[in-house]
Amino acid sequence: MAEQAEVLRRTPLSRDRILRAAVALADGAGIESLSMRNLAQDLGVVPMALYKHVANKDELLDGMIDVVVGEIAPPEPDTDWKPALRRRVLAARQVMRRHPWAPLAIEARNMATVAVLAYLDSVVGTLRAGGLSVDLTHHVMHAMGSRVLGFSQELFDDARRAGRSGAVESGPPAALPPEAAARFPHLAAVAAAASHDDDSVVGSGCDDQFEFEFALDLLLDGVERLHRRGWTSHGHR
Amino acid sequence: MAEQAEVLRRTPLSRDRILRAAVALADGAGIESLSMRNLAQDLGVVPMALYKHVANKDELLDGMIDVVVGEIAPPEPDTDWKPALRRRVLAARQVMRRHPWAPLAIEARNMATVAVLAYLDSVVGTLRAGGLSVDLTHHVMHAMGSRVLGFSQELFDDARRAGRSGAVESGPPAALPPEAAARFPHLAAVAAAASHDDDSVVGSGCDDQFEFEFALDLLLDGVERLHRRGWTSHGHR
DNA sequence: ACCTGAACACCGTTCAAGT
DNA sequence: ACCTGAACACCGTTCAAGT
Repeated sequence: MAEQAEVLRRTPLSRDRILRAAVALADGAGIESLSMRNLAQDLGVVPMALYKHVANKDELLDGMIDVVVGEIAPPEPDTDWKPALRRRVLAARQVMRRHPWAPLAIEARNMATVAVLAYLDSVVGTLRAGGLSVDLTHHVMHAMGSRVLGFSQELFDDARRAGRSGAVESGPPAALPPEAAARFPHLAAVAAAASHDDDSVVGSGCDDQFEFEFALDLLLDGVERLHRRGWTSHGHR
Repeated sequence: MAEQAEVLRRTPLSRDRILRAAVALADGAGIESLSMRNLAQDLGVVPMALYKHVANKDELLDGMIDVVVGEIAPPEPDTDWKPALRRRVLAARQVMRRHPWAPLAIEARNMATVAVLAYLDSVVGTLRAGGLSVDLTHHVMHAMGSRVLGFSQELFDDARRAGRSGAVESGPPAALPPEAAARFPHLAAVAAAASHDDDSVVGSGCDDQFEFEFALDLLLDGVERLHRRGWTSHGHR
């Protein structure tokens, strides 16, 4: 009876269930709360039990990264590489916003996981199908860097902020604190302009989405121009 | 006598000495070896003694970041903003190559330290002096992102690899392992092209410096074009 | 054969007891 | 008044002892 309840309570505990629980824990409580012990407790299991399904914590993180990257929507068949890539990167960005811990985790793990490779392969496929040379494609992938995965990698990224839960804890300062403003006048002027720049979003600092697309389009436009000119690296170095 | 030797052995232990020792430890043994306990041992001191000079480990990391960012050479007076910024970013990159742990540490700490603010302020100053509007300058800073600090943020960054000591431990694979090559044909083709692309550096994968400058110039050229056209964000959104 | 409690070797940090 | 050893509350992971 008590034994039967026990059996029911603990569902088989597959690797998949562990990974989903780990992602949920990191999403909800922050990546710094993700320990083998906490995760085991969330699953109603002794910590040691996890090691039957993941070799160690690093492999757990790799698995979590695969789960997240796997959420990025597949590319829609599109004739034009530029809007296709643009859409894909913005889709990746939406996924990363749902899992604010993911960018740093991916960078820290150096992203050699299977899901990441599959994603990158598909992006390369889009560029090649669009007529870009292998050479140019290679440089473009480097130029995009982690931006291709939707990272904003901005200087003051509130989303990435050691974030407890998904909630925005405190409004970004928008303008620098007065003490800092005096020491760094140029920075203060730019920050101040940003905060009352757009009338749409009041006092929210600045429009992250706009900034992301600004940078993305700057890169994509540059690539398109090089492509139209038949750019080759051999001619340059 | 023994007491006198003791006194001589342990130099006063200032905050500055702690920070320099911490940077040296991270450079030499990798950031994962940086613990309060290891650092104290390197300084011939009990761990608790460190807390007299730094409040906690996070403040220690902030101090280390300030040391590293402080190493970036000040801007040479230059009439033209574009080559000035280009040189500065490449100088920052050299510094980051000396301290491979720094980019990830800066991203993890969200870079609100004094030295980082001072650096950014100076970069903004360069752009403003070059005639860029506050508006455009703001967007440019976002578009550059952490690249302005010399981060390569590349997809497979060997330098950032959890690096034990400064030495290159194993040559990068350049081409993907055969198993992966079969699964990810597009990626494999690009990787293969990269490895025998340049004749200068044999088998070293690809030229990181070239890729960095490629991306940097793509951004700078785009910015210059916008600036010449008198670009304003109000006209676009 | 399988599972797991206790243990090991670490952390960052506190605090009261020593000088 | 100052310094610091022992201790606290954690880690990831091992391993032998239990079923």
